[in-house]
Amino acid sequence: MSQRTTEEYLETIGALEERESPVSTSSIAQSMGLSLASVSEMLRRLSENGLVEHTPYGGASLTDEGQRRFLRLTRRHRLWEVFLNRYLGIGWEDVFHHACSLEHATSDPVADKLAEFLDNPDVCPHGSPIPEKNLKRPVNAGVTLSNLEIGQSARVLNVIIENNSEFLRYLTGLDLTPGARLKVLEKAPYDGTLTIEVNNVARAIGREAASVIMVKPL
Amino acid sequence: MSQRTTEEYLETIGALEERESPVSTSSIAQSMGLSLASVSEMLRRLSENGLVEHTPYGGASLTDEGQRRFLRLTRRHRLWEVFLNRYLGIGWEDVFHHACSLEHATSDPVADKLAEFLDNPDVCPHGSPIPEKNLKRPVNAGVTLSNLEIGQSARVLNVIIENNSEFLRYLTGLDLTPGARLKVLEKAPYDGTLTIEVNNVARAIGREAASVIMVKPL
DNA sequence: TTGGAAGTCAAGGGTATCCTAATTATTGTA
DNA sequence: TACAATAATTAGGATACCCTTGACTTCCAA
Repeated sequence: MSQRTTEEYLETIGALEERESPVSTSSIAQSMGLSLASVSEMLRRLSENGLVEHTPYGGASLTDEGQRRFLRLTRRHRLWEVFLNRYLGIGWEDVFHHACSLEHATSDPVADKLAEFLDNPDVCPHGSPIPEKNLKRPVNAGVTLSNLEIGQSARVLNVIIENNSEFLRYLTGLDLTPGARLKVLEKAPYDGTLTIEVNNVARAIGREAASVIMVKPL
Repeated sequence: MSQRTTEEYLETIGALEERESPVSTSSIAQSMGLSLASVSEMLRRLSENGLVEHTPYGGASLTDEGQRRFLRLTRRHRLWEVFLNRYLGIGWEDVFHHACSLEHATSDPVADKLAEFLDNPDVCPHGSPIPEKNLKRPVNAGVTLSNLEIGQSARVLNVIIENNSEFLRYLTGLDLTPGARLKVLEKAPYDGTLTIEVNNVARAIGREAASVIMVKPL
């Protein structure tokens, strides 16, 4: 198994596990754009290598070792995002894509020194937590924007869809970037569309979108 | 052909072409640790793709397109070396290795912004020229240290063996890093071992080593 | 001009990854 | 509770890259 392929699988499984655990074979296949058969076979191999817990017909989850490797990758990915954003001036909308390849090409010493150079940031440009060097799984505090009630105020913590430039650009247009303060003005009864106030401007945002924005109620 | 494999070949051929052009199949095979047969087959494919000029039994050289791709890789490699050295504090002895993987993972916008961030450096930590954005082949001014005559003074321009940490550490121990000033005190008749003065200290250096150090006579 | 070195080609393997198609397990529901 | 629909797995191929070995061709230098 190539290092690279293994890492792609670990990342996919790790990410999916945030919402579904164990992760089904088909979720992985869909997310990676591969056939069910390929994933099934690969899960067997990852399982043999001790990175994934796989019970046939029962889905997959990361072992401790798999988890560690996943968090190490996430750490690298987000550190690069910070670098690309802060020093190279690449927008938060685009950093994900560029960091994707860099993370696999980063040796341990480089990752450590990079963290130090960046002054050990604890969130990426999308506001998501950067795993610490000890590779403990960071907790994702906050609730989704779609869960707020009318009248509640909140601050945007992070946006969990980090790889969709177009969507992130849309959010930039709404001033809904990490750190932004908002207040819920209205909540449509049928589809849950929100009217919120950001920077004293009223804006509408659909429930789908609101459900991938994590906020901290104030 | 995978992108990565192609790039490895282009880099190897490009580097060898500095001293031997066209490059023989066996040089490539030896340098990459592959069999003659594999290289022979791969050259045919690279040739089909228009990256390499390959006449059977006549060796290989890069086409204009191959050259451009080679220089783009070299540019990325050396830009990363500068970053790793200057900002992450990784010694010139070790940057090569770390930059090797990064160069293949760098998108065009990142490379451009990185160059800008670094203030468009024109040499890497080993003193070798960084190809400019227009991808013209840089000229390697200077002569080898082994070519100097007794009594001549010079400044170290660059060391052309960049991937041998141990050797570079040895040079650091001799204070023979890019920019260092030296003077040839003696030249042994049989094997060409040099005695040179660096920082007012006399040091011996073999001809092999002296032939990979480029200097500019003063 | 000829023998050895260098290079090529062909055959036969090995590994890794992916596919489609066929098969088997699980599950929701009538 | 049985059986279709769905999910997952296995089987069988395809491709890409690399290897070795051995036969052969080309080149060069003594």
